[in-house]
Formats: sequence, structure tokens, C-alpha cells
Amino acid sequence: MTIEPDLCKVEDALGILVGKWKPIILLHLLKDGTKRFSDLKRSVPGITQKMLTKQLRELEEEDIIKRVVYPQVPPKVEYSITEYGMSLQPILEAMHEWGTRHTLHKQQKNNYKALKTVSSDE
Amino acid sequence: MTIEPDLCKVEDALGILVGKWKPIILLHLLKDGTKRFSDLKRSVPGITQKMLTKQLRELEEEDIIKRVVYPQVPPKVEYSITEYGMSLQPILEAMHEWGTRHTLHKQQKNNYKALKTVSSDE
DNA sequence: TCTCATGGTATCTTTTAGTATACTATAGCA
DNA sequence: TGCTATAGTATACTAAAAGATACCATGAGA
Repeated sequence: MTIEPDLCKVEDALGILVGKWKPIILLHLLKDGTKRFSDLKRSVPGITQKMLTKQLRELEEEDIIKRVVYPQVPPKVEYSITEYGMSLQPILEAMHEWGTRHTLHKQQKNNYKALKTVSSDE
Repeated sequence: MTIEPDLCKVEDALGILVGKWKPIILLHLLKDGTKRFSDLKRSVPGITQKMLTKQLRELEEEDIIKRVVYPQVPPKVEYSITEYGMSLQPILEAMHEWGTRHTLHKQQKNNYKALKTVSSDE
């Protein structure tokens, strides 16, 4: 398949996956199914409440995740991946696999560089 | 496959694909093979010289593309995808495919909304 | 001698993404 | 009466990405 650059829809998918937190959030939801807001916050260390809220709202807007509010006090809100959102899983997996290989590739490259530096006996 | 969120390498792949221009640049190189700097600039309308240079350097740094300089005046520089860079193609294709379906999904959603608005006869 | 083309750099401004921190509502419990 | 927990919002800030614009080297050709 050749993608016609002018009709490229890669950006659309990218727009949903991008952001410092979205992949991790999605992976947690894929792994654990339904999670509460505070669970997610604990699972994604370093994220602020504001960011978590924002990312979740954006994913919800794209129908990737579902948000269920239980009318009780203190509040309870559950997040889960929609069936539609599941269609992103193969892409996440492909990227993860590629990323893993790429990490290796970079390591080999650096080892080679280090070796050259040593052998040239600076 | 379940990706362990803590060991997630999705970001690595994402880091290479992200940027307002990288996917389009890669698609053009995949489609046409070797291209000169000015060809690319023409193919990616709206991109500034600075941005194109920056994106190309970043892709080169990751071994995704190859840069060949011909020592002549005016200068001639050719860019092409490396064999290693070709391994990104399935991901680009998967994202493109998903993005295409997603565009449709959003359209249907909007149509449904519009329909509801009409039938509720505001 | 002037101009053009190519493939850049340098500098500055604007836009967007992300962070830090304070604040809110309210039922249940001591 | 005051404290806690949950799921947020509001405001101000910083850092990073992107954009606009000007500049540069040089050989060929008019």
C-alpha cells in the first residue's frame, strides 16, 4: 500500500496518541479494564490532576474511553476503554514493538561508537 | 500481547513520528524514493526551511533517513529512507488506516448529533 | 558586475504543552 | 464541630515547539 501523502490520515491517529501521558493511560486501561480516577492517578506517577483530567476528557471526546459517574459522595468516576478504542490496540502494540527494537538499535550504535573511540586510542 | 505500562516503548516510536511534519516527509520519501531538499520543500506546502531542516536532521539522527551531499554549486543534497527506516512503514500504514476509519466515525457521530437536533425541533 | 539557485543558519516572536499550587463541594465519621 | 476522601476547577506560570524573517556562500550565466 502506498499512502498518498496529500490524503494522509496518520495525523489523525497521531493526534490521539500524542501527549506525554496518553499512551500510558491507555495501556493501563487496556491492562486493568475499568479504573477510577484516583487509581489512574496512582498508576501514572508524576501526572498532575489537571493533566490527567485533560487527557481523559480528550480521549473521551474521541470515543476512545468511556466515563461513568456514580452520584455519590465522595464522588466515584470510572474510566474504561470503549470497544471502538480497542481498535487502537494493534497500533500501540506495533509501536511498542518497534520502540523496543529501536532502543536496541540505538544501543548497538552507541556501543560501536564507544568501540571506535577506544580503538582510536584518544 | 499485554504491554507492561512501566516498560512501555510506545513513546520511543511516537517521538520519531511526532512533529507536525514528519509523517508527511516520510510518506513522500516512501513514495518517491530519493528526493532533494527543494523537492521536499515543494512537496510539503507550508513548511519553512528551518522546520524542514530540523525534521530531516532529527530523522537522520535516528537513522530513519539518509542524507547525501554532492559537493557542487549550487548545492545538491539528497534524502532517502534507510532500510532501517522502512521498518516504520507498517506503523504508518496502520495509523493511516485507523485515521481513515476514525474520520468516518467522527462524521457519523456528527450526522447523528445533527439529526437529533433537528428531530428535537429546537 | 549583477543576478539566480540551492541548502542552509541565526535571531526573534508567537503558540502550544505542560507544571505548580490553591481552591471547591459534600456525606460520613469521630 | 472539624476532618477526611474523591474528583475535580481556576489561575498563574515555564518550557518547548513552531513560525517569520533576514542573512550567507558560491559557481554559472547574462
